[in-house]
Amino acid sequence: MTESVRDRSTERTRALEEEDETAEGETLRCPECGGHLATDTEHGETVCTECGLVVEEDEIDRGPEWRAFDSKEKDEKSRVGAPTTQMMHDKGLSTNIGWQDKDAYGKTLSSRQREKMQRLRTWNERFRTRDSKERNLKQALGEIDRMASALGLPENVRETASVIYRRALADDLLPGRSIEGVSTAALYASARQAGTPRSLDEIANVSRVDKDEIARTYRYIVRELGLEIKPADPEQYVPRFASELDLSDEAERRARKLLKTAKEQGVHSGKSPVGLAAAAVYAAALLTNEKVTQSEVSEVANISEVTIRNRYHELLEAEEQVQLP
DNA sequence: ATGGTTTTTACTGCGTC
DNA sequence: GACGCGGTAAAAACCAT
Repeated sequence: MTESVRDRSTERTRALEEEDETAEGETLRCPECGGHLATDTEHGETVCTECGLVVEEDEIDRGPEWRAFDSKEKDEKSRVGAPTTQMMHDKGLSTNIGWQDKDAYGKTLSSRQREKMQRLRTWNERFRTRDSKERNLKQALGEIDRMASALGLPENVRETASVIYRRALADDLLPGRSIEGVSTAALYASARQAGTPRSLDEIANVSRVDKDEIARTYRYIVRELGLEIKPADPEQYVPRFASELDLSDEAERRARKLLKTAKEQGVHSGKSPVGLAAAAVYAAALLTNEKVTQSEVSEVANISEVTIRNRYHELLEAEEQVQLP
């Protein structure tokens, strides 16, 4: 942004001014001839005004690389750094080549020139869209990071999410979809892939996009990118729920076991994995005599108590079936 | 759009502290 | 009487077709 560079250069000059003031007072003198020293920002040197001895060299010159002789020129020559805000994709900074085949005076270009301009336009457009994609990516990655840390997802999940996002970007899946939406979907997908799934609701809570859109984009990118994502395994939710409820390892183990036998019995198909996990955790707590209420479990799992009841009955039944024969 | 399935909502009754 | 739990019916959400 314009400010950042300007600010720094004015800061610099202010600092130099102060330095000069102190120099007057405590006599920064040339070691050769005893003359006055002056700092030359232009070339990053400290020079003696009398004999021209260069005292310090190769200081970093943070000032602009151009010289301005009046304020108008300063404005014209002032350069800007990379934009630090990603809100707009190009902030109107990128170059545009006019579509009319006229030169600066309005004269029509020769056919040779026209051809050249056409090529330039093509390339300019290519670079510009690449640029915009990079900015786009930057924002998306920031967003992914924000959501991931809000959900306590580890590093590798973020990595996978950004890989997915990059692929989506490369495959031109973005047009018509929001950056937010796609980054959220990417995160959701990667969390599932990594075996640390978060429910759609949890994801939706930290995203700026609503659930429906996340689900839609998620389905879309999974299909388009051919991602292989198995339905979430209920067991994957167990550790999280268990720790949020301060349950023992023993209870956690039993919850896992319940889910395993349930799976063998085929009780679980079609049921929501989260519900099953919640029920298993609840049942396990019961079996290990740890006090957890249904409402507490429903709270951490975001599942209704009714569902927990239904599921955990089924779980216990399945368990019995296995015990008997 | 439709129909079947699952989940949620809302309400009620029972037992316990 | 509040709380935890269980059950039910109807509504809502979800999913495949």
